Amino acid sequence: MKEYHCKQALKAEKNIPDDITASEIADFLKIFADTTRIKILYALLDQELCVNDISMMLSMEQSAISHQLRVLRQYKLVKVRREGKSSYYTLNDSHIHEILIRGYDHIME
Amino acid sequence: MKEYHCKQALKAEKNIPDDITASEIADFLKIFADTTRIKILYALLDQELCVNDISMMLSMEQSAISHQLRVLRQYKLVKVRREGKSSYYTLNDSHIHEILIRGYDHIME
DNA sequence: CCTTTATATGAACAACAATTCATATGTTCA
DNA sequence: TGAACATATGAATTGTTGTTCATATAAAGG
Repeated sequence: MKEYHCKQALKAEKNIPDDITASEIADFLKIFADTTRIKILYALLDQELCVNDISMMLSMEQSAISHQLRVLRQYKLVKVRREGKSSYYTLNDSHIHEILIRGYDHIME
Repeated sequence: MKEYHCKQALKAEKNIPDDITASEIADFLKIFADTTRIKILYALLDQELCVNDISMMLSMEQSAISHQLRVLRQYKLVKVRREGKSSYYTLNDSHIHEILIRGYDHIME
């Protein structure tokens, strides 16, 4: 059996998350790792919006927006309220804002 | 020209980042949105490691690790030190640790 | 020098994810 | 009830990304 080159590798091993945990982290961050979803989330920071209005302000097809909102819904980042013909989306959680700001800060340094 | 359905859409518009900014944020978060890179970053949290040892502890081919380290290098998340035949990688920045922990926390709630 | 060891990299392939198109569901109002 | 509108969703398509394979570069030791 092969050996590590350096002894500190034995310590490092212990910090590595198992496959399931690593996937959970990666999958969670993957939600934010898309231009369209980033824009949608920023649009929802201060107020609820209906699908039509999001579609208009991003100049994207309603279908594309609905698909992305579904992803955000699945991961519980947004919640929906139905009223008449429209669906109104809002952010679900204050963590989201924080994470977005931090990603932004790092880039702007 | 079409109109928004709801007046708050006019406010929401202003929060949306432009294409370039949105891509920067998305691209930055995309680095963390991969199981292999997550594992590598966690392995590097407390000590430097050479490519061989990372490859061994993740049970992945050296080539795959080198490719991912290149991505991490390009985005300045890790830095390299060459010594003899080996390359030793370390984290470049304390933001990284924080971001990883936050991603983790959110999931564990 | 020539071999071995360590790492890097280009190209090909496979898996995945985002958008579009077509259509379905559901609501309002005439 | 039927037309118009708002949203949701499945299938097909296209673009992107991670891994592998083969090979290149580079250092050390015999």
